[in-house]
Amino acid sequence: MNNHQWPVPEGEGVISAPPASSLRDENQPAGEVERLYLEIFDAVIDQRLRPGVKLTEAVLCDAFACSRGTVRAALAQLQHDKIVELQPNRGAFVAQPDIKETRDVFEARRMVEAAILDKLLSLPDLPDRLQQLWQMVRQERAAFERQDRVSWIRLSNAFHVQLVRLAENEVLTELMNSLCSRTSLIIALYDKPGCSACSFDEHEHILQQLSRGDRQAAQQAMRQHLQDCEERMHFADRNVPDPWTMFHRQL
Amino acid sequence: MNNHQWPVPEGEGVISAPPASSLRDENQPAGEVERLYLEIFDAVIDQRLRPGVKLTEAVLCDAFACSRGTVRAALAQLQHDKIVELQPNRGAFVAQPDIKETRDVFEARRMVEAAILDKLLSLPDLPDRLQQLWQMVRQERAAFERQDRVSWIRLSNAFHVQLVRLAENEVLTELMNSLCSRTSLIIALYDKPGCSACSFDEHEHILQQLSRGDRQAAQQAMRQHLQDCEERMHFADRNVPDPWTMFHRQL
DNA sequence: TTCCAAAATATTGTTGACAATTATCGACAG
DNA sequence: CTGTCGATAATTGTCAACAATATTTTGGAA
Repeated sequence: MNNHQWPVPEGEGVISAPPASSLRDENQPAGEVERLYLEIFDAVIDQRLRPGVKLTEAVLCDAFACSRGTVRAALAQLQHDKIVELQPNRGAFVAQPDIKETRDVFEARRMVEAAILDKLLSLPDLPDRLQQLWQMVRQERAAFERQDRVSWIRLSNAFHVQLVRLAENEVLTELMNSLCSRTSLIIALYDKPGCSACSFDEHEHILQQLSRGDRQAAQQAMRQHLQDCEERMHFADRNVPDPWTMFHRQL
Repeated sequence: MNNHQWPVPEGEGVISAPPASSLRDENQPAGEVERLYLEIFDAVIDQRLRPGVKLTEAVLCDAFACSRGTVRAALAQLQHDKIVELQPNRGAFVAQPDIKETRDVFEARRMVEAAILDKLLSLPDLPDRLQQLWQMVRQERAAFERQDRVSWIRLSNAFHVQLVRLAENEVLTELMNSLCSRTSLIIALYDKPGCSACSFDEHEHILQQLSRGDRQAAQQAMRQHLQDCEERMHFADRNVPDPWTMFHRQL
């Protein structure tokens, strides 16, 4: 399937020159598909959309007041992020990561997040930057105590993303975003509802070790935290989504 | 923009149940958009498509004999991978990573690839698995000596991807694929044409340290290799793409 | 009742057309 | 010669309709 020719400039090379620089206006609408993408992405992170749910194009069109073309573009991107699965001629479903993917995601997280702690400890003003994370852990605890599951899940993921964000590396930040969303799917599928998937105690412990500047202990705490989270998954009885609650925003 | 409701099952919950399991046929067409995606992805990796080139939808339709909807879906995915930039109402351009992105990509690669070496060294049959990489380095040298630039670039990227693939972690493999494609764009933009961006000598050196089982030395070699590659970039005079050669497959 | 086949329904894949926006070219004043 | 303005052309964003495929329902026989 590689037997074609890239188009050759017709005539005497009249194809337009590339743009001098990106002059994108950040305040602009930024595209309908991006909006849809983020909407569905957040719904999956928050576990309002559970794994296996069918995302019918017409329903999404109706819900977000846009055309099917927009929906299809957004779904294509979500598929590429492994958040939805696109089955030909059958439709889009919220992805259901299997055991292998679970292992891979957590292994990747252990590698990346431990490496990031290493970099964070080289920052001179790390204690200042950690302030917002202490704040975040307090919010986690509060959300947990008032049994606000959605806020708690969101904060639990946000903790890891914000920690990575301190490294001021957009590539790593986006990677962590992607890994957290996939982790959310995994937890939704395999975590016992009663169990706390990502405890704020452990987050607190990581922050303590970071504040002390103890590299070994901080990395060990992070690895253990992720390890514990992975081991809390039960693959025997997966949480099959309930057709009645599916598609129902449990705000 | 969050003030809508997820659709509620109408009537008495008649929305179809989720699929029991994925029964995707791997030999099937796998989608037109995936084909287009890979075609453009490879063209960027091989530097047949240079940064800044405008990807007109109609031209791509014509070139790959598909509809604009397909093209738009593929471009949306490529945008999300930071391989093309989609400017509203202006069109799609092959991305032009800036200095910040260059720093972030290489930093991420140093972290991830060093961490992966750590895991590889724990494999009992590592020497066996390294065989194919030795072979690959030989091919790199051969391609370089016969001045086959496209093959050489492709093999140079493939070395890193294959190395990661030994860890048998699909998440990390896909990540490395993405990072390599972005690196290709960076090299196309900022590397002096004469300089060798990714020398096979250094690849060989990494393999040597791995074979010896020297963790410290192997990681140091990898970090140094990526550091050297990054430092070879000159941001002063970027290689602005030539409108005449753009879009012309230099097979 | 249970099973199987076929029609009916619903959903996806694809195409084409039209509106909105942007880029290009030429005329013309400074 | 340079720069601005306006008309034309090209390109993108969006939508609606149709064909292809999958799912559900219906009907009938064992």
